[in-house]
Amino acid sequence: MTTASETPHLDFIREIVAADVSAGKNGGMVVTRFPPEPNGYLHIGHAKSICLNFGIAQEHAPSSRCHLRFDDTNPTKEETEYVDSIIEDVKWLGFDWDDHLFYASDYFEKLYNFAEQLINKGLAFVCDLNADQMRAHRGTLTEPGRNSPFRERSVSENLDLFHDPVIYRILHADHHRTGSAWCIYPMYDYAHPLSDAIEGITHSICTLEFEDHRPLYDWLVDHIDGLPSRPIQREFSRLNLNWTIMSKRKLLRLVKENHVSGWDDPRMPTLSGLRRRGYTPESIRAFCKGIGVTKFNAQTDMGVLENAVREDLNKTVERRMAVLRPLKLVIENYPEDYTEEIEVINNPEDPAAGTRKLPLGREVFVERDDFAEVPPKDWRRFTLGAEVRLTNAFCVICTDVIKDSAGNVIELRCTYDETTRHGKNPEGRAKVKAAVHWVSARHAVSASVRMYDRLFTVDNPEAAAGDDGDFTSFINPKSLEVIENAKLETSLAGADPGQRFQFVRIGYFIADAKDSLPGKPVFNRVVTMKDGYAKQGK
RNA sequence: AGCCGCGUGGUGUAAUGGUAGCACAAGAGAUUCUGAAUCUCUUUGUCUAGGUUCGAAUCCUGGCGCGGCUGCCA
Repeated sequence: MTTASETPHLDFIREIVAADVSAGKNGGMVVTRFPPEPNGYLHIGHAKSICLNFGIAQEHAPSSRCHLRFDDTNPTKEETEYVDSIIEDVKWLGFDWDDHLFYASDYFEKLYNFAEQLINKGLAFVCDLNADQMRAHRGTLTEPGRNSPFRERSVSENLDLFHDPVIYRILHADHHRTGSAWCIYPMYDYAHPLSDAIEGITHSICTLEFEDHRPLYDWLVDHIDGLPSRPIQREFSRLNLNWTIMSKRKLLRLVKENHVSGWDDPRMPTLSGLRRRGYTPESIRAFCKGIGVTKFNAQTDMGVLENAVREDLNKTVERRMAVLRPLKLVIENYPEDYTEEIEVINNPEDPAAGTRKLPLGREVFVERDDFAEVPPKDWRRFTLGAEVRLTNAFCVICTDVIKDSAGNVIELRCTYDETTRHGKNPEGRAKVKAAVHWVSARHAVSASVRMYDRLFTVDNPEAAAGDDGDFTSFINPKSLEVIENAKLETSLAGADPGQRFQFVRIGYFIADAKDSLPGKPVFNRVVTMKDGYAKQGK
């Protein structure tokens, strides 16, 4: 049942598409395209565009489709490695182009013929001006610009607007697909609208910076004969996420200068980085849906992305216990050399996830941060004489604190209350305020855990660097902290690469797909838990 | 001081001439074997000055602010 309040809101692009469909334009068909240039890896900003273009096509199925087209008109920048990564990333995000995979370079011959058509019509000409001369003729902010002396005639009403935009340039460079077949290559402004038209695109959706190019887009699709469709271009604002950067050129620099381990470094905003970090395609799609589509130059908070993955993982992922910074806790009234197995729920949000057995012995590890010798106000965790519940087990009272000669706390002693097993709290007994996670010392497996944090120390690195500053000076030196000897519950040793968990009370983690070995997983922190306590402290 | 586009709580995003709503963030409480999740409540907004109108976030004009454009990049 759909009520009025559940009617999904249409963004302005979808409104235009819907209006065109109901007006019967293009025979009711909707054909969009996602047109990356294969000169870098896809990032979260591209995800916005992918979700928009493929999403619109899905919403108008079956009389619709979305093409994946590589905009490979500049052989000096483009590589097959990027093509492969882009294909992988779009698939991973959950979209399918069926057999509509295209390359602008497939159209070089057609585009060349179109250019001849323009020349024959007197709408285009070959210009011998060099770059500087051409710049001079183009005009300035205050002057209108002059015709090239090589343009022997004036034809179109649009020429005043465009000052003879370049549509081809000479480039003696090998192309990743066409090799040395061409020494002239079409410019984006020429190739894009015509590629759209060749493919029968109906709605060519791009970002705001192309808005100024729209008259040229229209001019071209109106002046070439024999085009199968008359696409329209509409523009929306690209994604800006704070605490990171979205410029492909700058991301490339991070990789080339080894500020990160590669395009798929889990701190990168690339789709391959987010994937390795542990983000799910579902969470990224939900994020893209949530941020909307407008022409407003927005700055989206990283917290919105983080919230999206928490929301997804909270519902879908099994819980495990892991102690990152271990402190030994000895349960003095617990029998020595005894192990019991506790049956625990895998995911309280999903009964279908079932249960597992958790071993428990006399000595356990607890989180160092969960003990305070001098507790702050409202402290609910370990401190001398206070009672705390060991999650899934029983309540204990800390009876003794053991220190080394330097005064560091090296061990805690406690006694447990048998009547509080399995979450029981006998009648009349004061309720324990907190439950903390733990791992049985004898059964714990050691692992290294990578704690990722924001890549930059400022919320807008590019703005902070300014025009002549260097954004790399704002790289967060603490964006990666590796914990080598975290203590994990036994079952985690068998985690599959790519498997995600919630480490209770700590955050969401994924067994790294590259560095995990059989029986020896390495974990990446996807995102922390929300921490209401830490917030209080601020 | 050209052209194009955009201005709604802290951040985003709705309201398409008729009750300014939603999400995230923030705050208070309830609940809790995760200081999570969940639930309830709360704070905060139409850039500005005029105009049109019974009525303006919405339409018009000026101002201010922000972004884009001045590659033989895309």
